[in-house]
Amino acid sequence: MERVTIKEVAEAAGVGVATVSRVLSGGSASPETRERVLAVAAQLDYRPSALGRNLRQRRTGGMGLLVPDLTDTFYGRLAEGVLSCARTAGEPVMVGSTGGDPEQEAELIGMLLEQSVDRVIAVPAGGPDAWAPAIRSGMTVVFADRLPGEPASEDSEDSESGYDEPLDELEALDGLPRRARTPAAPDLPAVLADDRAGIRTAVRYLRGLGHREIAFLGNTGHASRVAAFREATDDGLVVLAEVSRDAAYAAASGLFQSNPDVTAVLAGGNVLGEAAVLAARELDLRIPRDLSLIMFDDVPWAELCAPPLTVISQPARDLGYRAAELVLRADGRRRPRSVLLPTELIIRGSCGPRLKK
Amino acid sequence: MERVTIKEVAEAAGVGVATVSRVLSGGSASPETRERVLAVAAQLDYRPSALGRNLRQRRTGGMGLLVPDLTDTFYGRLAEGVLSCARTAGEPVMVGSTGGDPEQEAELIGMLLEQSVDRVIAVPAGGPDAWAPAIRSGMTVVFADRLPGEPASEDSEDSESGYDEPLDELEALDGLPRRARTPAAPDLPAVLADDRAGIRTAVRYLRGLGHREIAFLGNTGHASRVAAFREATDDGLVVLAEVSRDAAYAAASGLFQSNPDVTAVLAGGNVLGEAAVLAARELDLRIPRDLSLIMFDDVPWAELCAPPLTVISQPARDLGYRAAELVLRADGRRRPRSVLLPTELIIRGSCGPRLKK
DNA sequence: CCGCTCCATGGAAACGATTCCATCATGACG
DNA sequence: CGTCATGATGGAATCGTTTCCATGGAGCGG
Repeated sequence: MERVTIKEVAEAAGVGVATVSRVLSGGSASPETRERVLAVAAQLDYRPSALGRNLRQRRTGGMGLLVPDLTDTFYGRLAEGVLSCARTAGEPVMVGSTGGDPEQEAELIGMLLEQSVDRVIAVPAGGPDAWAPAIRSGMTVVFADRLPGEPASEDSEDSESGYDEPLDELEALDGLPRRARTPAAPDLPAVLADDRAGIRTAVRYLRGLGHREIAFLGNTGHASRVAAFREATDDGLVVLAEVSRDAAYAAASGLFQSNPDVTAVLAGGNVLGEAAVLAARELDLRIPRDLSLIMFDDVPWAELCAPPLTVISQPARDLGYRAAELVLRADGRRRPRSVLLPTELIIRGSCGPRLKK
Repeated sequence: MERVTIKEVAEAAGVGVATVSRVLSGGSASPETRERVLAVAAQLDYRPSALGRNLRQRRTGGMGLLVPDLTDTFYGRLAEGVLSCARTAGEPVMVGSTGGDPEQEAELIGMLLEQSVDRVIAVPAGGPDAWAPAIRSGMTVVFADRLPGEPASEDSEDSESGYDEPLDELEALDGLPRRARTPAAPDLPAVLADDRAGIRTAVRYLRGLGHREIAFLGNTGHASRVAAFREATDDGLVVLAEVSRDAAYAAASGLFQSNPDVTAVLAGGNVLGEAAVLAARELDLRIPRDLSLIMFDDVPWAELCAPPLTVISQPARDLGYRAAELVLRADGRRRPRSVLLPTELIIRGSCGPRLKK
C-alpha cells in the first residue's frame, strides 16, 4: 500500500521536487532533465496523488452529478453522457441521486461542498433559492434537462377534476396568468431539450386526430413542460406525480378514473408513460381506440409495447455529454452559455382518431 | 468562496485547533469547551474540508462504483442501491462506466487509485488478473452481480451452428470439461444473485413445456451464467454478445437465423431479452407460439411487452445496497464475506408448449 | 570585460485537516 | 504534604502536492 511520492521520484532522479512537479505538469525544464524525470517516474510507476494536489489547489478535480433517479433510463442515459465526457477528460464524477427531493438534494450539495467539488451538473429538484448559495459560493453549476423552478402546481380547467387544487398565494396576490408563473428563465447555464417544441407538435398532432380533451401527466418539478402544455392547450388538464413509479401509477390511474372524457394523454416522461399504459390496461381502456397516448422520451421498450408507443424523443445522452462539456470548459470566470437540443415526434401506434363521445 | 477553516473556529472559540478537531470528531473534551466549540462552529457554519482530512489520512472517503453501462436499467437499479446506502452513510460515490471493456475498466481503476479511493464496488469486466494489483495494493473491492472471470467463450454442441468456435488453448492444454473452466470461485468478496438456481428452474420449466433445443443468449463477461446454463442443459447452445444494444440484437438475430430448430431461448439480461423480442419480431417468429422466451432480470416493461415476458427476477437494488454495506463495514483488516441473493422465476406469457418440428 | 536578461533549478511555504506528545492543573492517596 | 495518575489542552509535525522566490549559470550586447 506504500505509495510512491514525488519526493522519492525527485531523489531517484537527482532533482528537486519542484522540478518533478514542473516536468509532470508541463512546466519548463531542460530537455535532458525532463527526459530523466519522465524515465524515473515511469520506472517507479509514479502517479501523483490527487489528494496533495487537491489540497494545494483548494479544489477537487472532476465534477458532481445530481439526478433524481438512476432507475429511470432517461437519467441513466444522461448520466452515461456525462460519464463518457468525463472519462475522455480523465476526470472523476461523484454521482448523487436526489429522488426528486429538495431536501436530499440539499444534503448532497452539502456533501459536494464538503468535498470541495466546484463543478456540478444537476437535474435540479429544489428551486432557485436552493441553488443560489452554492452558485454564489463559487460552484460552477450547469443544469440539465430542466432549470430550477418553483414546483409546477397541479391544476385544471375542468372543474370536475377530483383533485384538490391548493390555493396559490402568489397567483392570488399578483393575478398573473398561470403560464407566467414559471419563473422567467433565469441567467443560469443549462442544457435542455426543446420541451416546448416537442409538446407543441405533439398537441398539434393529437388535435389533428380530432382530440379535444387532452391531459398532461407530468412530474412535479418539471415546470417547463407543464407550462408548455398549458400554453399549447390553453390551460388543459394537468395531473402531477412525484418521482416514483408508484406515484406515477396512482396519478395515471386517478387521471383516467376521474376524467372519463379525456381522449388523449401526454405523458411527461417514460416512467409516467409506463404508468399510463399500465393503468389504462388495468382500467380496460384500449390504446389507441379508447385512449391516445404520447410519451415524452423514447426508450427501447416503447417499440416492444403493445401497441408501440408514439413518443417525443429527446437526446438524453447528448444532454449529459454537452452539460459535462460546458462544466469542464468553464475554467474561466465567465458562465457557460445554455444549450437547447431538439426533440422529435416519433409516430408509432399509440395514437388514433378520436372515436368516442 | 472563502472557506471557514478550523483555525478560524479555534480562534473564535479561544481554543487550539487540536481541541476543535477533537470536539468535532468525538474525542474527549470538557463539557463547557465542547459546547463553546460546537456553538462557534455552528455559528460560523463551519464544515471541515474533506481535502485536509483526506490528505492527512492518506485515503479518500467514500467509495468507487464501476458498472458496465448505466443505460441498462439493471445497473441503474444496482447503482441506486449503492447510492442509497452511501447517502445514509453520508459518503460520496465516484461512478464510472466501463462499457464492459477491460481496458476502460483498467483506466477507471487507475483513476480511483489516483484519487486514493480505497473502497470499490465493481461489476467487473476484466479478469482476476486485472483486479489483483488493485486488491493487493490495499483496495477493498466488493464485486457485484458477477465475479471477475475469464470471459465466457461462445460455443455450442450443435455443429450446425454457424458461429466460429475459436480454439480454446486452456482447454486443449488441460483437457478439463467446459464447465470447470469457470475459475473456482476465488476468495473474493462479492454480492451475487443466485444465477445457477434461477437458470436451473428456468430450464426445468422450459423442459416441462416440452422444449429440447434451448439456447442461451448471454453476455461475454457473465461467465457464471453461461456455466450454469451449460450445466443445466448439458452443454446447450450458447451465443454471446458484447455489452451493447447493437451487439445484442446482432447476436439474437444471428441465433434465430442460424438455428431454426431452437424452440426456446433464455436471455441472460434485459438488454438481451429486448434484443431477442425485437429480432424475433423482425424474423416473424411469434412468441410464444414459435419461440418461448425467458429473460434474466425483471424490468417494468416486461409486463408491457406483447406478450408479457416470463422472467427470472433479481434483486438488483439489493445487490447494490448490500455491496455498499459490505464495503463500508469492511473497516477492519478482514475481508467481507460474500452474499448470495435469491432469484425468482416469474411466469408471464412468453413461454408456451413446444409445437413445431 | 561588465552588466543585463533569461532560464533552469531547488528550497521552502503554503493548503486544512488529524494526531502525537508535552504540558499543566487537579484530585487522590500514601 | 509530596507524589502520582488522570484528563484536558495546545503546539507542532505530518500528509503530497503546487507554487513562490531566490540562486546561479549561461548567453549576449555594449
